[in-house]
Amino acid sequence: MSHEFSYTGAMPSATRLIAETLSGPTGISPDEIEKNLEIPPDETLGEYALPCFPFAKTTKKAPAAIAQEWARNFAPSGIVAGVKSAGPYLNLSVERGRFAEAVLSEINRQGERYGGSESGRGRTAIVEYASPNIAKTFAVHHIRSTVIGNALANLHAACGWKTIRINHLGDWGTQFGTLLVAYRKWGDETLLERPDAVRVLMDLYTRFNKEKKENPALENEARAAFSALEKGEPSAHTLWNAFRQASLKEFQTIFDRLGIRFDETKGESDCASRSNELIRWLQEKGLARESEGALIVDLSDFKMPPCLLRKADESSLYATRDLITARDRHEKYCFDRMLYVVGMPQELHFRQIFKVLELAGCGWVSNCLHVPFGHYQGMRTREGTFILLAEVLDEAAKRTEVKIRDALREGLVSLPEGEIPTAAEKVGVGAVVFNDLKTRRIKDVIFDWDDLLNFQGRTGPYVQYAHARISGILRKAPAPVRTDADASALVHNAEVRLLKNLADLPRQVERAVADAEPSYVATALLDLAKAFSQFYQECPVIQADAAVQAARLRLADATRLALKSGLTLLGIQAPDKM
RNA sequence: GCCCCUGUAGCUCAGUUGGACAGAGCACCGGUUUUCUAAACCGGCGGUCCCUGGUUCGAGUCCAGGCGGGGGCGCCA
Repeated sequence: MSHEFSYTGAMPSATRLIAETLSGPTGISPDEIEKNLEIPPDETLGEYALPCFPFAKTTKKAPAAIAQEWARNFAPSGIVAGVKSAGPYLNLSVERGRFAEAVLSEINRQGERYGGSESGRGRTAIVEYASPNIAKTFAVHHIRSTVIGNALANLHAACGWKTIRINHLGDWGTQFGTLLVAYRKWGDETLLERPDAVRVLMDLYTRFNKEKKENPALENEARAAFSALEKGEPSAHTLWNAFRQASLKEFQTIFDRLGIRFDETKGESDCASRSNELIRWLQEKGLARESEGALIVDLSDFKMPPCLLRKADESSLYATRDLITARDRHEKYCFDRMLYVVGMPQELHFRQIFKVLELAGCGWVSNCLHVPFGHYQGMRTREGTFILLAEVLDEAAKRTEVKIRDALREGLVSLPEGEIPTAAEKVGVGAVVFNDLKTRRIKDVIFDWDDLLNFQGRTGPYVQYAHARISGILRKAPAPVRTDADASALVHNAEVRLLKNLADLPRQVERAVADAEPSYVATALLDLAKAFSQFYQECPVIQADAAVQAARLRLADATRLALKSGLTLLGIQAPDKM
């Protein structure tokens, strides 16, 4: 994946202006300069820095000599107040007023959509995520695919991509043979009417697997039941459909709570009937062959185990169905990118099916991308069952409500009784969602109640809190925000730091899309919230003189918009009071 | 055995194409509120960046080989 930065906005961004200003005296293109522009480790060095290493080759001079020469030749101009060489670096300080105006006007232009771009315009992205298995409860670890996928879909959409969100249910396979046999042995019709139907179904499934150890013949019974289901046996199909409906109902309550929606909710069952068609296609390409009674694609030339297409009893497999689905989607959407937000353990599966499609001549498979993520560790209870996501969200909201009531009692916030549960839900759920997005997705997540429900430091509530504080300022301000307020009063170090963080958000959004990595945005929001908190501490807004007040109100409001935009991209709500 | 991921402070992590003395949060110690929400801010403590070689002017970052942790490997998904 390449990082592509696009600047199609009406007004050039602040870093663009800097790059253009530096371009003349250095003879380097603005694109090249902007790409290399970085933030020095120490603020006293300047606001931005240009490392001169990359230019050593073309100019055939030492980086330090280049920096010195450029520093000598540069006269302050426009947004750049001065430059200074420091070894191989060209450090530059901005003309603070112009810099502030450049950053703020861009935010004022985009409003709550700040951070987005047009870089994906005209392209279509499919994001497959969540994809729970039916007849299984929605446990805490299922949140990973769900929120990572949702954030990635949001991020693509914000960058102009046409985005298709797909929930690909695990609703087909031998496991449903298992469930059918278990239900017929130990279940009854009233079961499916119960509110906890899904949990009971899962218990049946677990019981079956336990008894299987004593009675291995059950295994074949389950396979036969699935085979019958796939061949269309009516009673099996009716039952299966009832399992499916009960599961979907339960999933929907979770999705509603997380603010997740899909353009398509289909399942593996949707395409199962067409496995013969797929197999014929692969046979025509000379890719499929019989092996030990099953039909496979041999991948030994690529150091992979074979891809199984059909079992000896003729029923389909996971790979068969994913191959059919991929072709369907390409035909239907002609996507430019398809992301499979599926856990790391399935890495081999995707390598296999991508290879099969490649061998079959589907060039578009190079646009398919497995987006893996690490697993939850330690979320089983002592009884060996999984912790439900709903329990975690409930607990988070409950603890948040306690904190809000504390703040209320201390007179820190005024919130009508009726709005307390709503705010608590937004913050509690936000904490859980943010916790899942704040580190690189490939990292395993250690499930720890204390960690998850600690809302101090680098957490979702920290970001939401900054947003709520700004809302508080705006409520109490004597005058409404003026987007035409003179920004030249914004010269305080804390203000410049905040502006730099604001200017960085679009770049991080772009990177997040390029690398399918939402954590870049989470990190940018944490840094932005931090910069705001420092500003809040050091720079009074309402107490300030009229000109400064107007400028700071504009800055605060821009920060609010950026925080709201960023949180929304991550699928998190931003309450005005908390 | 083979393949994939991972290894940075007591814990959890960040570290953009290799580049300025390796950063943050939590925990621990101390400070800040007659002022816009103390879910905050400031300071202190704390590191052979798993090990060994190599490439480079320069390696936490790239390459090779080890070691530790997680996951995967034909009729489950």
